[in-house]
Amino acid sequence: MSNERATTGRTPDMGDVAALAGVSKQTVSRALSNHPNVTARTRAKVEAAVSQLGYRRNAAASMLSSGRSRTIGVVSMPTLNFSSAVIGYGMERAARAAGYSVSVATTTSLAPESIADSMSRLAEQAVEGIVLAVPVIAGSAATEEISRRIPTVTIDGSRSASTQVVAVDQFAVGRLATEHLLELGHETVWHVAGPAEWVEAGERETAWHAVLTEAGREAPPIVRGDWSPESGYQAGLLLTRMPEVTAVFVASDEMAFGLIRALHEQGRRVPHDVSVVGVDDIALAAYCSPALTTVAQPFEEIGRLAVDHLLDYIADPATTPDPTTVSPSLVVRGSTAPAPSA
Amino acid sequence: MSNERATTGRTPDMGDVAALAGVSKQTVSRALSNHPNVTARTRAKVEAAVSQLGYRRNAAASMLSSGRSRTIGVVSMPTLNFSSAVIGYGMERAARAAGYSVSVATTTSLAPESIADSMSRLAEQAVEGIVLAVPVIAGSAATEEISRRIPTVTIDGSRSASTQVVAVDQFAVGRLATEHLLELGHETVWHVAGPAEWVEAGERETAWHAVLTEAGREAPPIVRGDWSPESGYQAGLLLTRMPEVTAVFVASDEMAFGLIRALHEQGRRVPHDVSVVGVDDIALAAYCSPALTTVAQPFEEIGRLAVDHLLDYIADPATTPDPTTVSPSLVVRGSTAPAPSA
DNA sequence: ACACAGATTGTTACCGATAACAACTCTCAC
DNA sequence: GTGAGAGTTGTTATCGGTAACAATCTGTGT
Repeated sequence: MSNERATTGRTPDMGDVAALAGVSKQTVSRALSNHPNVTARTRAKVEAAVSQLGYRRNAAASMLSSGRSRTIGVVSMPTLNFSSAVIGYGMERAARAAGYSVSVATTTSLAPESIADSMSRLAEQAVEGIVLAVPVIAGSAATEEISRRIPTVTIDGSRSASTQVVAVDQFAVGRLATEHLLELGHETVWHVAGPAEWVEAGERETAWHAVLTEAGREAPPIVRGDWSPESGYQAGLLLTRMPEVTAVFVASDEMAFGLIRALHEQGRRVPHDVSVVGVDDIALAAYCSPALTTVAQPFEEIGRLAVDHLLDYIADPATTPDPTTVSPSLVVRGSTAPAPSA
Repeated sequence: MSNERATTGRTPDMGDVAALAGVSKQTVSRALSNHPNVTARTRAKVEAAVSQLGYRRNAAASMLSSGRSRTIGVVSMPTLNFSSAVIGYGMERAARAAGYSVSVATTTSLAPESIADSMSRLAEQAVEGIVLAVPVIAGSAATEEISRRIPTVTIDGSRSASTQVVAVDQFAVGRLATEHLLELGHETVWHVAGPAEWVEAGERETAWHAVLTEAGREAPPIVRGDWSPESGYQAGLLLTRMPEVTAVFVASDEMAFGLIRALHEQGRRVPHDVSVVGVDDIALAAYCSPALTTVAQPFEEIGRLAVDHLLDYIADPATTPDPTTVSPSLVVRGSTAPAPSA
C-alpha cells in the first residue's frame, strides 16, 4: 500500500498534504487559511496530514500568488535607546496578534534620502505597510512617493498628505514638567533640550516656553544636548556656574543622569539646591540617586496603536488620515523639591 | 511608435523592463543579479529601463524560484535591555553588508517550546539561517530538528550538535571582576548573580568561585537577582545588613544601579565602604554616582560575528562547528577602591 | 418527491522570477 | 576561410501557492 506521491527527501508541499488527506490542494489552502466554508471533518483530516508530514506553508509562494506578504516594515534608528526598544516590542506584539510579521530597516541618519532608502528596502520586501519610527520633520519627494503607494504611519512625526500619525502629546510632556517645577515655587525653569531636528524636542521646548510666558516668568536661554548622557553632563557643568539655577527640565532621562552627575561633582545637591525633571521613565530612573522625577510616555501603547492604525489603513486605504495622540504622565520621585527659600 | 506592452497602472515586472530595454527577461535577471557575463552596454540599457519604469524586483517571486530568501532570522527576548539592542544592531549591519535582511521573532519565555515556536515562525518565512540570541541552556528535540534543517548560530548559549556558538568569554568576565576586587585588597567578594537559567550567569558564577578558591578565600553565599534594577536594590538591602561586606561583583550594570541605591539609602558609601563592579558597560554606567566600574562586553562585535559565521555556514554547511569566543574588558571607574583598612 | 439556495469541494490558470539548457556571436589560431 | 572555444543572450519549464470559476453535495419548504 503506497502513496502515489513519494515525499521522501523533499520538503512536502501542499500537493503532498492534499494527497495524504484525500482532498484537493485548494481545500488544503482553505483549511490552513481558516476559510469559513470548510467542514470540521475535512479540516481535521488536513491538520492530521499536515502534522504527519511536518508541512509548512511556503511564504514566498503564498505571497507571490496572493500579492499579500502579511508583513509590515518598520524604519527605526539603531535601537540603542529605551523608547524605540519598547515601541518595537509593542509593535511586534500587535503585529503578531494580527498574524503579521515585522521587518526592520534601520537608518543611521535622519536625512530624507537615508529614510527613503530604508523605505525602499522595505518596499522591495513587499511589505504591506510601513511604520516610520523616526522623528521625521519633513518628508521628501522620495518618501512621499513610497508612502503614496504603501500605507504609512509615522510615530511622533509631522503630518504629511499621505501619512498617518500616532504620537505622544509632546506639548503635554513639556507642560507637565514645567508646571510641576513652577508649582514647587521655583522662580523659573531652565531647559536642556534635545537636538533641533527632532520634532519631539521642538514641541517640548514650545510647551516649556508657553507655560513660562503664561505664568509671567522669563524664559532663560536654552541649553541643547544630543540625548546622550555626556551631553547632559556638559549641560550640567554649564548650569552649575549660575547660582540662580534651581530648577531644570531635561528632555530625556539619560541626559538627566549626566546632568545630575555634573551637579553632584560641583557640590550642588539634588533636589535640595536644584530640582531636576527628566522624560521617558527608563527602567533606571527610579534607581538614580536621588530617584528621578520624570514624564512617562506610554511607548508600548504607541507601538501597538501604530500597528493597529496601519492595519486599519491597509484594510481600507480610503480612511482619512486621523492623527491620534496619547497622553504622557508625570511620575514624581525624589529629584524635585520646593524651591530653596533663599 | 508604441511599445507592445502597456505598463500603465500596473507595477512593472521584469518582462516590462526586458521589452523596454530590448532584451530578454533572463538577461534582465542576470544584469540585476550582477552576473558576470553581461556586456556593459546591455547592463546600461537594462539599468536605464529599470530607472525609467521605477522597477523593483519582486522578492517573493525571486525567492520562490531560486529557493533563496536572502533573509536571516533572529530569535531574541523582547529587546528591553542594552545588550540585545546592541547585538541586534551589529547583526543588522553585518547582514545588510552581505545583502541580507533580518527578520526578528521575539520569544517571551525561555522555555524550549517557546523558542521552537519562534524558530518555526522564522522557518515559515524561509529564512536561510537563524541566530539564537537567547540564553539557551539546552536544546529540545523540536529546536534540534529545525537547526538540523536550517543553519543556526547560538549567541552565548551552550553548544549542541547542530548549532554553532559565538560567545563572550563569560568565565573571563567573572574572573576580571573578581580579580580586580581582590587586587584592591578586599578579603573576599560577594556576588549578586543573574537567574540560574541563563548560561552567562552560570559561567560568571563559576569564574567568581574559582578565583576566590584559588586565592584561598572563602566564597560567601550567592545572592540571586533577575537582571532588573529592583532585584539589585533588594540584594543591596540584604547585603547592607552585613558589615563585613566590602566588595560586590554584580552580574549586570542595571542590578548594580539598584544595589548602589540601596547602599546609599542605608548610609554605606560607595566606594569608600563598599566597592561595586557591574557587567555590560551600559551608556549610563559612566554617569552613575559614583561612575560604575564594570566589565564591558563587545556586543556589537558579537552580533557581527554571529552573522558572519552564519553566512559562512550557509555558504558551506559542511563546516564543522567551531565555537568562537571574544574577550571582555575591565573598565575601571569610581565605584571601586582599596579595601577599608579596618 | 422536487426544485432551489447555500455550503462545500475541485479545476484551471496564473502570480514573477530563476535554473538549466540551447543557440548564437565573436575572436583568434591555423 | 574555418573550426574551436569563450562569452553573451534567448527559450522553456518550474518553483508552491491562491483567485476565480465550475461542479457537486446538503438540507429545506412545498
